[in-house]
Amino acid sequence: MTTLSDIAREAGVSVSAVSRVLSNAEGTRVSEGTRARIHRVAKDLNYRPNFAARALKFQRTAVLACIVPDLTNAMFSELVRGVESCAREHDYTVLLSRAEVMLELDAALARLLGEGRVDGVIVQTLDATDPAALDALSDAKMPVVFVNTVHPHHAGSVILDDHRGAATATQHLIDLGHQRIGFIGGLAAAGSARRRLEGFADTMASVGLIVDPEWVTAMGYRPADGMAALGSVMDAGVRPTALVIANVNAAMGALLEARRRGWSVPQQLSVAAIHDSWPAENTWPPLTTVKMPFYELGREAVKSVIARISQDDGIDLVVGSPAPELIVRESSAPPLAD
Amino acid sequence: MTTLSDIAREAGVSVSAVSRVLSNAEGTRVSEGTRARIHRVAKDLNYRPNFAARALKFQRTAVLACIVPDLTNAMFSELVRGVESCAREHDYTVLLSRAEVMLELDAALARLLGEGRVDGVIVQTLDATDPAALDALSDAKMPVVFVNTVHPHHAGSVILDDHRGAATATQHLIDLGHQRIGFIGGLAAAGSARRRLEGFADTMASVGLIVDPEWVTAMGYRPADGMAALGSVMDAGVRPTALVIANVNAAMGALLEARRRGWSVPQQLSVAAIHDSWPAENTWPPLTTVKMPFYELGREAVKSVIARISQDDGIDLVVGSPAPELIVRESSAPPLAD
DNA sequence: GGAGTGGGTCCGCTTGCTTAT
DNA sequence: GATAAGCAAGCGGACCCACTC
Repeated sequence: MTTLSDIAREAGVSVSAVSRVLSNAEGTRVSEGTRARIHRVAKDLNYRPNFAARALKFQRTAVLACIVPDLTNAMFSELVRGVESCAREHDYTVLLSRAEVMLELDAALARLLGEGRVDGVIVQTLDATDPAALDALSDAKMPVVFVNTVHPHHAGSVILDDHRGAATATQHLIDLGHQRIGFIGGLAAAGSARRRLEGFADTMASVGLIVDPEWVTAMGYRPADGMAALGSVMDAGVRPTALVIANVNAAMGALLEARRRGWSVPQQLSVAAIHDSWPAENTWPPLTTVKMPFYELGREAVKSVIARISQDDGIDLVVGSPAPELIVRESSAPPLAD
Repeated sequence: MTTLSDIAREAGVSVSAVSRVLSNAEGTRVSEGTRARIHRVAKDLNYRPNFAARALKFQRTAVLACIVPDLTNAMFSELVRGVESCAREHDYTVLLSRAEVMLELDAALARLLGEGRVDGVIVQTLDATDPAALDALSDAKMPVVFVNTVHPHHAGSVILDDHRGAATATQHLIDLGHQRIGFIGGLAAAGSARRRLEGFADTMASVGLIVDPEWVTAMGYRPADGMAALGSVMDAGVRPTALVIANVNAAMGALLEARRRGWSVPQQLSVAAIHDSWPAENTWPPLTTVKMPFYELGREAVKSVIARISQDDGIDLVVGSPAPELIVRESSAPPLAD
């Protein structure tokens, strides 16, 4: 490793001169010759400022951590892309981390923030996480921003317009002519799941459609949850002709289960899912989805942590733009005439 | 932030006493009372050793970077899981990073290793990457290990037994009674793609089956590549009755294209893919796959970097155990009688 | 007196050496 | 001569404050 003093020795100048030249400090008075020589030697020796030394000096790492429960999830990777792009613009580096359960989150926060490895953290919790559990790790002053979770005693959340996303999906099915529409939702503990359910229910109510409680489930977002939910809904006395599914992964499971049970989509059952991701294009039939602005969510999350880092106050924010976008594929169609 | 001197002041002892007690240095002679007091104060003040200071002192971060081209890819997340588990066992932390193209990889390596942010790097390159391009960033002594790519002038690669994986998939289709079997492969530049093709070809040859060149493609591993490849193969004069597809994502695209063209799988066309991932269970029909030991690959990669870090010599290694595992789902079946 | 330099301190932590019982 | 503790240097970099023409 090359250090400033290596360069200083080689160039025959003092360490402070090298430091000033290479960090381009303002008001630096160094002759052109010396400056050029320092630059040349630095280049020859392939100098790179030592990260630890800078971090120690500045008490600042210019690193942001982004913790997600599951990297496999294509939605999260949109989020991560947004985080990375915005972080780069603000000269931050992103450290990605995985924390599947609360315990891991707690430990990760302690290590990352407590040991000064990062300046701020963006946390996407599992949908199943009880917000109250976050209290334990919520020094309200910590530069932590939660994504898609509003934290009771911690201002600083960035969430999607779940209500509108669900409404968009629901309206699409209504526009196709469906009247018996069901909702396959996430676990009731999650705020985002509640908001989506409300978006569905409000839209149905606004056009005077009745929702049979048998058509509504709250089992979760995994494919297996979607399979179970579909079974439950389709065993109802009167079957729905269409379903809003609150998550694309659950929708994939539901499609598979529909196949297994011999229900053809979209002829006998239309499906519209919230969230888009590449696997949605590759299911059979390809899924109609409502694409939520995860990329922008990631960007806003970064702005929010940075604000917290510099001013240590946070705000809660709903990312409403771009609006949830309906992507019509082949899993939704008008209902068969009765 | 709490520092050692905060604790020292509070406990009325010297900084060095605190350091020795908290780091549990051997041969430390500190009275029980002092020791207890230091521990209590440290706990009260919620002390955590500063990462930057330690890194600066030790010239060592205990962090390993893992660079992948695409986090969405479910296969990589198996790899990452393996990396994390093994890293944890060796008291390393993992920093995940994304680098889609060579330029980014180069920059990432410079930042991570050059600035001393990490002690070693595990790189999973894109399948499309030309190994020769890696030369540029290959100080052969750098603590870098490549996964699934053998690097010409850089011993230190960990790869899968691609030949055997392809052979397993091929043999499965042969066992079902297929004779006209095609191969949808990855880009020819990638060594792993070549090894899989050889595994396919060798297995076919070993049972005396002929491979029509029209049944073999090398378009890549994305779903769109699989769609194009399926079209090309099924336009052949004599059509195959089964396909080995070198990657599960390409297989998803191929399944979709088969649907679109009205070829029913597995009745008219059997499909077996290399690699397993959760979306493979949720396609229609669910995909028959050969699960490759990505988790173990990740673990071996960690052992390999650690060896490089401490001894700075590397070895090339094939992870052959557990063996590629055939997972029979519904996309493969005996051929229709002619 | 301003242009061009170098010296020295500190960031938090570890550790060999010293000092005081 | 043990035992218990403190001093101080130094990891690499930044920057304030000299100092010299």
